[in-house]
Amino acid sequence: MASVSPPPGTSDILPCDSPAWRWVESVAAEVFLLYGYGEIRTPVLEFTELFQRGIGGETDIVRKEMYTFTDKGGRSLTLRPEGTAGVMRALAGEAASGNGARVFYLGPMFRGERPAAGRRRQFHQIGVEDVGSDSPAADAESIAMLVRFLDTLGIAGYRILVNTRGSSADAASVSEILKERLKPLADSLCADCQSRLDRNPWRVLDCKNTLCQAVVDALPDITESFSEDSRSRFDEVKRCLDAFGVDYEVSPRLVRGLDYYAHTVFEVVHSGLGAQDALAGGGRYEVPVPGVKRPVAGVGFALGMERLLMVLESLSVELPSLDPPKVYLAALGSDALLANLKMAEALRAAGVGVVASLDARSLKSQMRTANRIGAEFAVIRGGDELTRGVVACRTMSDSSQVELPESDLLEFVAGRNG
RNA sequence: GUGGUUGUAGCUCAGUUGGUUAGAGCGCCUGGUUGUGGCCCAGGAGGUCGGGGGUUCGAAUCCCCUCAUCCACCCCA
Repeated sequence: MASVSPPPGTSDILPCDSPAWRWVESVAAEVFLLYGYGEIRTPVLEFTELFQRGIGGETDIVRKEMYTFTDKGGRSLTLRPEGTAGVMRALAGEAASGNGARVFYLGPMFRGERPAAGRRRQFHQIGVEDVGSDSPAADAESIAMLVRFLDTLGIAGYRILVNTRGSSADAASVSEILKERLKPLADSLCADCQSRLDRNPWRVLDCKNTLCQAVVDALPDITESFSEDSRSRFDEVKRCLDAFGVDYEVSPRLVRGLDYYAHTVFEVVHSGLGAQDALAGGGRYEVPVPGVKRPVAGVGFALGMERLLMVLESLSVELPSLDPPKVYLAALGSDALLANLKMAEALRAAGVGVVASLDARSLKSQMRTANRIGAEFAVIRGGDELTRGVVACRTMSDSSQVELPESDLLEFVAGRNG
């Protein structure tokens, strides 16, 4: 049993599941194209330094969740734990050129966490990045696009949480202010938060511990400490969201766990998910890329495929399934089987899906197979048909059966509802 | 990393206070039709009871270890 299981936190996507994946991915590509986004594919493997610098050395992801190894050239490589850093590396040139870029990506990400509902070690994200525009409207448009995507999929019941972290310049000073305000109250904070206090005081804000929340709630509004520019920028983002018709909630507690965020941060949560209720998350960022002078700035979000599919399932949204082959070819005797192989190729060349029996078992078992795989037609050929150059074509749904020349079969099966 | 849950046939699961040869449903195969699916009937194949160790006359059942699973903490998608 254990030998047939993949490593912990990974799983197989089987043929019965992949049509739903393809559907979600194709809807994503269609919706994002409406906003001028093209697909980018970056390596799953990057230099470790990219993530250490990009995501931030004090984040949980970098501190304890990365799959890192040394390759034969002595380089430290890491399986990407998120998509933005790699995309920023790839787009650093575009950003520097001043032209900007709008891209989306999809693929596996890796984090060494303990698996739970909606959390895997290999999971899949769909993400988008708008690099090169620093307009507040870009932040809002990103959220609007996410909303359109979710709505197109038929997802209902989600909430959009929005907040600001202030400019990156604000971050340091506000961080100090938070420290000052929290230090005297450290005794009332949970153990995790006490250690976070020095390392990353922001994270205290979104601690789920009720004691910590009480402490945080009693604190003065932190946005008051932001610069005037940062505050008016956030006001502008909200005005744009209104213009886009996006229904959002401002959530002062939302800070997110990656260091590269500045200004707008947002999250989409859904109750159909369990303890991990974040369906998507993102915001405006400034990502330091090794070898590049200035951080690459942009706005974007990432969304969890597995969680998306969980929500779709919880909402009973109808998902596509694998299309069965149209025709099943049954053979009696080795000569008929050979003739079927040739006929199968002719039908496929004409675009008709065919499964041909590859060994001449009893007709009964071949018919059972035709039924099980959901073929629309079962075509039967035995020695008798073979000598007369005909086949018996059975329409499975109504059990009607006709005998017709082999040359007429394509027209017969293709003629019915194309 | 911490805590709990579960692990028996391909799948979903029964299995009594430890007691002969470990069961069911679904699926699969064969037959009931000289060459005809679904429904029905009969038969059949398929199991190191996750793995290792221990207790015992005897372990799927009790104990320890280990691996895996799911869930929660944590973190985030």
